[in-house]
Amino acid sequence: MPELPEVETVRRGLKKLIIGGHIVQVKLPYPKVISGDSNAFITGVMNASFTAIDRRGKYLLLRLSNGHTIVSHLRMEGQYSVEPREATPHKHTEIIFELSDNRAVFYNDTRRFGRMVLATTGHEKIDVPSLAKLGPEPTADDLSLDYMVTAFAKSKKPVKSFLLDQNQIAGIGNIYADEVLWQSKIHPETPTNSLSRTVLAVLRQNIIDEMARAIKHHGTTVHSFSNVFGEVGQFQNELQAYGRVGQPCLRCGTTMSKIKVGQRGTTFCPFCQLKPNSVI
DNA sequence: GCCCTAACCTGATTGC
DNA sequence: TGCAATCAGGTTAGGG
Repeated sequence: MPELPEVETVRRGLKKLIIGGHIVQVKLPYPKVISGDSNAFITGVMNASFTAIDRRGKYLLLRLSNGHTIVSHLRMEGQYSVEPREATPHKHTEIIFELSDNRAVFYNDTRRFGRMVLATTGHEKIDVPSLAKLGPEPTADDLSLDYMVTAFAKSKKPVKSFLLDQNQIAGIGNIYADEVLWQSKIHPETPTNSLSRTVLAVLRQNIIDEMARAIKHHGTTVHSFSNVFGEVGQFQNELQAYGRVGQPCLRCGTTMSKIKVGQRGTTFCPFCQLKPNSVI
């Protein structure tokens, strides 16, 4: 499931492959992938070239030469690939951008959750309101400790749910939420506003470090994630909490437990991830 | 405004 | 073996 490191990996791959690519035809086997008017989408991208690939949170921003931006969210299993133009679409290919150099950009999505929408470059936050609400990127420059102290004090939600809220911090998903909470020795059901500044400082550093490490390893492949070159990520080999239910905690040896927090499967160590009021 | 839940969707897994 | 139920999860809409 693409979280920020996986989306960043896709962005870097697309940047290498499709910048300068000129769209001469669009095929839309699954129109629902487009939010809004699919005919207007096709008209809006035709005869334009890809000029840049940006990212905000888990959103990809595919910049076009005609002043438009394709805002693309991969959700659970969305994937891009670049194929020969005559390649046969896959069972789950939802949109194909045919390029003038006899290649084609395929967007495939097994679970059909991903969506894309056409925005006016520079007005993305107006055209796609969810972009405007996104919290800071999980980097040292954007995610300050002061911001975290202020934001976390406003919510009583379980901290796991809070971390998954893209309006608070952009880019964290289920895998990395479990990882950073384990690293920070915080129980996932701890009320967000009960975390001290000291604990938040540890959590902040773990979030920043974990995201950077995952990007370096080209993301995590748990189900089907691969980059535009068809290569899987490597970070699943580095995971310390997610997916380790029933196995011994790598820190204390206690059997890892699994619970539901806000509808999300959550793996944690019941011994070293203490409930509220924990002190590090 | 905050929080929780259902819905979206399909492949893999589990249970009978 | 085969079918049905359950699970996985990011985001949004709707209800309390």
